[in-house]
Amino acid sequence: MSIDPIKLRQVSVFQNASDDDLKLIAQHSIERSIEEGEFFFFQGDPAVYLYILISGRAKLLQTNPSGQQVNLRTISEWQLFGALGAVRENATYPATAQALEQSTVLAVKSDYLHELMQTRPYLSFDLMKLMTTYIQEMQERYRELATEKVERRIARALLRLAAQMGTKMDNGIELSFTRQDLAEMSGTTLYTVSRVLSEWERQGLVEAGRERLLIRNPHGLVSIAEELNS
Amino acid sequence: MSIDPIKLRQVSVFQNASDDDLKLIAQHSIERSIEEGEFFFFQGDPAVYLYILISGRAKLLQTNPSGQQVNLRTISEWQLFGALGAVRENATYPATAQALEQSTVLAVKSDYLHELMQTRPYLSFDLMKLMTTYIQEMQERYRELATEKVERRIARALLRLAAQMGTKMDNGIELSFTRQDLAEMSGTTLYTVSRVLSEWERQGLVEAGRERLLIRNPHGLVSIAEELNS
DNA sequence: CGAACAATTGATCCTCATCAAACCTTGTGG
DNA sequence: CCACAAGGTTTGATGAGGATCAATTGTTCG
Repeated sequence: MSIDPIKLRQVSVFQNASDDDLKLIAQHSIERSIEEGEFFFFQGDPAVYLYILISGRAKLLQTNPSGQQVNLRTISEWQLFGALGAVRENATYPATAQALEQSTVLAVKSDYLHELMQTRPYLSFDLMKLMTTYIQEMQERYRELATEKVERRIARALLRLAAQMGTKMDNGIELSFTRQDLAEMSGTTLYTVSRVLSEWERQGLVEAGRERLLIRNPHGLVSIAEELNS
Repeated sequence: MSIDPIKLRQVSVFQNASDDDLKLIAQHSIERSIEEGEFFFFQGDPAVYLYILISGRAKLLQTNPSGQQVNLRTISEWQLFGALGAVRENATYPATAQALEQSTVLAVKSDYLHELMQTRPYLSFDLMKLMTTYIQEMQERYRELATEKVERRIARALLRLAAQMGTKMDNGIELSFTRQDLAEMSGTTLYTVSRVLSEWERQGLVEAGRERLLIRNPHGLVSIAEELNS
């Protein structure tokens, strides 16, 4: 245990934890370092550990039988993932987790958190809150995918990304990912993403580069995302 | 309170509740009867009550700004819905709930369940389990929508329905819903559903009628749903 | 019987996926 | 420091898969 337990309070699920509890959790966790592109776990693996991302970036994804990927969620620092195993016995991960950059995580035995939750109602509660936000987000994205056109979905994906991991510059919001990533997030192909971004660049909404994107006019994106027409 | 509290144990979230707790819950609930097509609540309403469906059928849906509907979930007897408010303060329902038939529900004040959960760890736990199944199902459906072709999505929607609310006949599994319903469940249009079902009928997989469908060959559907090709 | 609603089917069109080829950017090693 | 390889990106051409529109045909129920 080399991490300062107090830092764990940044994890939303632990926000109401006592210092002692944080220390306990830290003591029962292992630090693990992972290279870019490597996997934390695969869909179907037994959910023995849950992870807290300490540094780096990761994504949760699903693969269909023929290998196509779907991006479920991007994980940034101090977010928790793979927590399902703490709730259900003998659970398996319902998705695959992959590092987008070289990252370090804290791995906590699902069993241990499960046990802890028995006597810490606040823990179950905060975990439930987190789950409700997932449910809501997934429902929203599902509806988007079912009813909205690509351009709008890409706009929304960008806005979500900007809110979650964008770094504010003086001339806009900077993001870092590939066209492929964005395609997987909005349920389309990298070609379509590229075309749409090019068009937006022509309109001065964004500035595109290799593995980066600058949102010059967030408000413009919002209006694409929300516009009633079409 | 006119319902037998013990019956509440059929609700998955209450499976581990004591008889006394069930009685408490029943005492704090109101029975409400709703006609076909009426609404229990709308997306955006304050989530004051959570509901337990006692009889009938209902669906959870979302509507996009231009009025298109998406079916998130079908609710059958003894299932709980609208439970989000018990977890988050001042929450609003993230979806709309509509009765598919004339139905009766038990309405429980979210606050009350929230309070009860503070001292009943098993309750939070079982509710969390339920939430994890939603998350998984939504993730799965999201991936389906993003990567699978319509025919397969319709097959899956049918299989899910069959598992959840199909009535077994000697010559197959009987379901009852409109093409529109099925379209909203699989993210397509009633026209496409109609075409696909007609084709399947030609192949002897199903037997279609007005607001009903008989699955003659479930295994055939499974193979459409799982087939690797395409 | 007629009205209302569900379902079918054909014709058409549009959005996007797919394939192919070229182009850019970045980092590496000679 | 340049050349080259690898991987990301762009753009055009093409076509398929479904959505949409329109017209017709069931089915149910008052």
